Amino acid sequence: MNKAVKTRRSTRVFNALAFLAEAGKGRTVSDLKKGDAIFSQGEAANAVFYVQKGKIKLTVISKVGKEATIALLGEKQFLGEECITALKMLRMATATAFTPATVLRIERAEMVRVLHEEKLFSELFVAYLLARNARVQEDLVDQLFNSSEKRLARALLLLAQFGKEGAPETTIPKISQDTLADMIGTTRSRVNFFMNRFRKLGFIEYNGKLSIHSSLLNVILHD
Amino acid sequence: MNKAVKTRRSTRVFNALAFLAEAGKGRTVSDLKKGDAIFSQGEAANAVFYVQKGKIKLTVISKVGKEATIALLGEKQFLGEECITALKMLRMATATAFTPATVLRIERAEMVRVLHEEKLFSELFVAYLLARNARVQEDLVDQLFNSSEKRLARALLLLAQFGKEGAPETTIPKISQDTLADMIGTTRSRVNFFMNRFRKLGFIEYNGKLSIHSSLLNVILHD
DNA sequence: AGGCAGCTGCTCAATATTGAACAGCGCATT
DNA sequence: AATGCGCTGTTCAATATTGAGCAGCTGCCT
Repeated sequence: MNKAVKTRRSTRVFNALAFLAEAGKGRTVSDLKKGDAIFSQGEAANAVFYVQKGKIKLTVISKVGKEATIALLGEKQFLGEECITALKMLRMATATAFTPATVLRIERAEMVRVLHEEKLFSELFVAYLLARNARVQEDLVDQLFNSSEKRLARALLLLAQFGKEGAPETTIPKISQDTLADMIGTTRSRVNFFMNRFRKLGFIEYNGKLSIHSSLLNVILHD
Repeated sequence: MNKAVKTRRSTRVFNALAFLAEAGKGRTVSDLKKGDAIFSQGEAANAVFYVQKGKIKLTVISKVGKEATIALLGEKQFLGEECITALKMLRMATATAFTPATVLRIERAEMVRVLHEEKLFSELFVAYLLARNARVQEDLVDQLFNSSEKRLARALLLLAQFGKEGAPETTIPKISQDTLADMIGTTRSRVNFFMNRFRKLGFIEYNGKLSIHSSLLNVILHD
């Protein structure tokens, strides 16, 4: 586990980024248009997906038919990881393209193999899981603490920075009040009410496109 | 990466369970009594913990001083994993012993090393993260969908089965209405109101100890 | 042009939730 | 015995939230 191996390894460095960028054994790339389904709640789960481009919406339907959006996943995020653990797993959520998108489908077996054999990949994945965990936990805390007004403000701010990397996108794709309501766990009534309030206060603009002022932060920060 | 290595491995199988059961290089065991702090929100994070025995409460304090309990962790669960990713990390929550407990403290460096070098451990950890992710996500969905009445019912049912492994504990440790309120994101007012309702309907019993009837499921299942 | 679908803006009564107050109880301390 | 502490049971007015309905706008399809 030293000289020899080390040398061999230098000739065959596993490239996690390449693995996630191209199709190959057990993995296929597909282009989706807005609204295309990736998988649906209740289906058997036998593949993991990785977002190469675009945004994917994760939703859950309740027993009474209410819909909740539990995450919006962007580039370099995984979805459907739940299938890795056990063999007979069902999707707990529905994934659809929220914008045109490109995703890599990784068959369960291949995912398990790579996770098992490629240290680098497994470390990348652990880091991803930790980050995702933190994010979901923040969402939970947000729900536990904040009023729907603050949750809406937070959701908008997160959307504005969704592309990350430096300067926030002050302008936001397109998102209906219904979807916003699903994301923060309230009704369109409420979303509509606060959107108008935020606009009147100059926190957001809102003709054809939606843009977010940093002053919207006040809603969250104040008391 | 074959014969030789394979042989050596059979003489030195890494035992993840032993690693998590004993103290050793970079890891120490400590006994806690109820209420003892493990770490506090805002502190620098440089160790991961593993629950050997007992229950640990994870709480978050909001800007306005409200407290939310985001998880109750039992045996074989990790806490404080957030510190693995980046070096300068702050605790996002406070961990205290909810019952007398025994925890293993694993220094950040040692955790990273083992994660890096021991395939078995890293796989165990990935499985744990996936499970934990699923659980937090369920909590989030619960918050997004359900009324506080249903959330309380769910929290009680989960507590009753907390010890898992077959038959549910129908009797529950001891938990104040205040804590319950913190767990489901509402006020003691509400918890008290529903606790009495559940009792009157015969879903729970409630003299000195608290016990949960399976009929409490109706609260969740019914529409 | 006409119709349809999806979206926003608005209203309102019915409910759910909060936050605060007060009394009583058990228990440990002094 | 007296005190304080943490908990429960209870009340209540002030707010927040829901759910439903209705009108108007836009773009899309035929």
